[in-house]
Amino acid sequence: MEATSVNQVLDRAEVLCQGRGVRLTAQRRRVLSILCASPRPLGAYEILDAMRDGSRALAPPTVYRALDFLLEQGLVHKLESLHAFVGCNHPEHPHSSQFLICNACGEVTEIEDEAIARSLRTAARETGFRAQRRVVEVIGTCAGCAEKGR
Amino acid sequence: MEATSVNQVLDRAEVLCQGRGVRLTAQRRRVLSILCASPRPLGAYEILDAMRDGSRALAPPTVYRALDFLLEQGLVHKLESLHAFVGCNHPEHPHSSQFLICNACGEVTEIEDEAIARSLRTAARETGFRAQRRVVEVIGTCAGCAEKGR
DNA sequence: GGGCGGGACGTTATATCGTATCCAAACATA
DNA sequence: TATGTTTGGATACGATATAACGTCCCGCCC
Repeated sequence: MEATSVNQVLDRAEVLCQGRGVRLTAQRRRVLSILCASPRPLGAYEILDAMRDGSRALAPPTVYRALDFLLEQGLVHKLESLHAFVGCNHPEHPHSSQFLICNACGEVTEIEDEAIARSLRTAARETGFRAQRRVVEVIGTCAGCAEKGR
Repeated sequence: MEATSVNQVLDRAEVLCQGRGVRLTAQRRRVLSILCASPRPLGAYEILDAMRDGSRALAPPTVYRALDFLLEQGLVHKLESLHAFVGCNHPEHPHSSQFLICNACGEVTEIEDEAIARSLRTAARETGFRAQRRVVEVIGTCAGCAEKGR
């Protein structure tokens, strides 16, 4: 993501948090900005590395706490199959999206497909299951990489 | 799963592997049987504990290798959101199923919902994505636990 | 049977991911 | 300023997963 775009995301996140009465502190903002600036998902320790500031190294709990907050606020998503995190494209409304993960180039596309969401709701309802969280990750090859025969 | 049923699964797995020209060795059989006998998903280290035999403790790679094989053969599934594994209900045909995971009682239900599968295929096709693996896990409360107000 | 090759397994060590705990600093509120 | 709450720093540890290397065993061919 380009710098301008990252700033837009941060500004929107700021507005969202103010509206919700929660604090987007410097650390949280920093983690969000690192994630949004990355073209690929990042592991917690990669974020940690990116946050190190001169010689001073932060400890894992710092990053995990910030991530917990950002996850709760829907500002980032966790990719369970990668043990990694991505910034969210559209944190405005609560949503449960799906991810297409290319294992050739590493790119991850977040989609919000109503047909998938609907079929998940239907399947859950049929068994009386009350869904709280949905993990939908499709691992494979993106169009670009498939074309290049990767 | 009851003993008879576990044996049935093992026997079917044996037949499947023979048909495919791969070997369901003693270790692999052991891991599969532990998983099938468990009412809940098990972590790799839980399997490891279950495999210890008198004083002799096995090392993690032993279990992970067996799990890799069983995953490849579609005899077990990995639940990414739990870092745990379950035996497969119907390994006969290649399939990609979905999981309903109750975080109250720990029970996991494997379903094979054609509507979900279809909507995933459609979404992937629209973006030219070639799917290799699908992770679909719904975390929430099962009917029984919801009823009891958990 | 003897030799060969490849797959499976044992073992050690280590990488990677995540959390419990305790205390200090920053902040909001009055 | 006093006070309670939220946030963050630091240490230690637990949980999950893999790299690397050597050995054994099995099937195959001669």
